[in-house]
Amino acid sequence: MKLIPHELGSLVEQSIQAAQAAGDLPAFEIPAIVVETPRRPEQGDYATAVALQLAKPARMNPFHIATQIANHIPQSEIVGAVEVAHPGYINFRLNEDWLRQQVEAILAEGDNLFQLSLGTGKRAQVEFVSANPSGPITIGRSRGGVIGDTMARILEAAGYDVEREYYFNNAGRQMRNLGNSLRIRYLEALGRPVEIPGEDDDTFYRGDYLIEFAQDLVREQGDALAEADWQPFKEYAEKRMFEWIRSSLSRIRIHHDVFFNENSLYDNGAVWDVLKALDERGYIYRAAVPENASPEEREDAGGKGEAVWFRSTLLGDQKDRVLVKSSGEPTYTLPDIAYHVNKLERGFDLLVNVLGADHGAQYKVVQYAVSALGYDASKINVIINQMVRTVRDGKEVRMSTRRGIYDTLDDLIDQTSPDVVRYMLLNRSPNSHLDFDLDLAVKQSNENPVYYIQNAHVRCAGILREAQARGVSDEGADLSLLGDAELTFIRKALQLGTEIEQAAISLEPHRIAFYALELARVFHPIYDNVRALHGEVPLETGKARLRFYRAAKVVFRRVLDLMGMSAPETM
RNA sequence: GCCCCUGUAGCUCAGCGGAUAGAGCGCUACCCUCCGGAGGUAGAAGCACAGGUUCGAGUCCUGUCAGGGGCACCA
Repeated sequence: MKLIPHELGSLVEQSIQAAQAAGDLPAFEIPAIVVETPRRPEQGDYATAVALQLAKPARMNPFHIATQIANHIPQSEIVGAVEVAHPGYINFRLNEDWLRQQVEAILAEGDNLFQLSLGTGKRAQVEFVSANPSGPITIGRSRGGVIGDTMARILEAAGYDVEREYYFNNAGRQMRNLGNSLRIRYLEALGRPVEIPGEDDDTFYRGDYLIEFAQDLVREQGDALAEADWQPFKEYAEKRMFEWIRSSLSRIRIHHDVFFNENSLYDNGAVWDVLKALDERGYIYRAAVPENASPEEREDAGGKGEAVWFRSTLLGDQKDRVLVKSSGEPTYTLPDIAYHVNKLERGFDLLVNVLGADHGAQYKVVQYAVSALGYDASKINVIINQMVRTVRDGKEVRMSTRRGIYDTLDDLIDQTSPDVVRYMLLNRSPNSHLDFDLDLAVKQSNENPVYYIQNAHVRCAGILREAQARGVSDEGADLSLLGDAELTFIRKALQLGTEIEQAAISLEPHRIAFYALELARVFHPIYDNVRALHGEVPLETGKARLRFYRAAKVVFRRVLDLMGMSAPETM
């Protein structure tokens, strides 16, 4: 379907050219024409302030420019009226007959409503969640999960071929700690003398789930592992943890296409290739302290061996970064660089990386490195989402996987529903801090917008069911019988395409959540007043209204699907 | 100390350099009991502060104040 702002923008552009050709407007370069929806109804359905922008280059009064543009607007089936308002706005009113016909257009598109061509033929990758399998998935991580998956859905709607990726690390110290922790729990479960580390030991994972894993392990293997080191325990814990994470994510309809193991970057030597490439370009040096270290840092460095440094300050970083520790072990940064090189080499047209605020600094180092290697760092787009604070009884609940205090996604879903979780975590700009009030989320009251939106779909489904039961068909309905109230909804529904486009371009999935609520706000009063099967409503009018509700149902279903939410037939 | 994010209605938050700043919840008053499990109408109430850029600033820039996060040879 057409995106109205584009159609109108194109008409304005043609109009300016025509006016220039006719000598009614002087020569100037035509800027990008922004057409938006004004707040107030008397300002039209769509408007542009382009004449105000042109006042300076055209050296003319903006009202006069607007008048000339309005005079030269070509004929179009979508335009009902063009008006000029002071100081120089051009306001458009849509053709109401055309609007009514859009009910059929919406029905024809169905589940693919506003499938755009923005990304047609292009491949996009969205990387999100990417939690290491050291603990259950928390609410904080889930935010990135919901943002990432919704972003992926929006990009798909925009026409991209989208791949969802999960990057993880199952090596390193934390996983060794996890294995060791399970080993201790295993020995405990066997009744062997073992000391449970105290609260101050942060190498020990305290979560109860390890006790459960240990019991399962005893059931499966008996005491066969009593003399084993941490390794088999790590492998077992990892396997169980991944199953858990994936099943939790699956409950809120999040699925990844690719699970990318950091280890593969060691196996194929990519990590060392990257290091070598950086070295060849003069970005690498060996030292105990960074080259630009202060005298204090030099003194503090006593005893440290030589590490391998990335001269990132050459690219604007605040300090150089260690890529390989003096122990010979790479830091997290080096494989992360190799990973992004790998992504870029895979030929995606668009890369989106959903990160928590605590990783916000990290991606900059990666960008410095990939641009040092000659790649286009701007291809890596990052959505940084701020922290989620979970609040219960008015107090913050601290989350720490290692200390065993956490709010898991599972807990939250159990207390609410997948749809509530998805909406609550989406309905906020990512760079806004989110207080997740567990008490409120648990409440199933009308404080919760999720039900309000879904109920719009339910109402449409309900009336169509009722119509079927009564044997009333809306086939071939005369849409000219639709009134102003229905037109209001159709206008709003037709904005969905622009919302998808904007959300895809600016990488702002939360826009859909806000739009959904606005759409429901427009819908409910109409449903209240516009009866389809009421005794006083003439049959033909009723049929047209049923047709309208059938289209409304399609719109709500599409919007809910974009957010990964269910579109229930009944409440 | 430095870097990033945020300060908009009582609360939780939208707001793309453009017209009289919007929702939800809560509050106040009223309507509906139906095609409906969570319905509707109306009302009070706000851009942290100070400069600047612009024809035009909640939006861009600088500073101040306040909150959160980050500044590891952790991931």
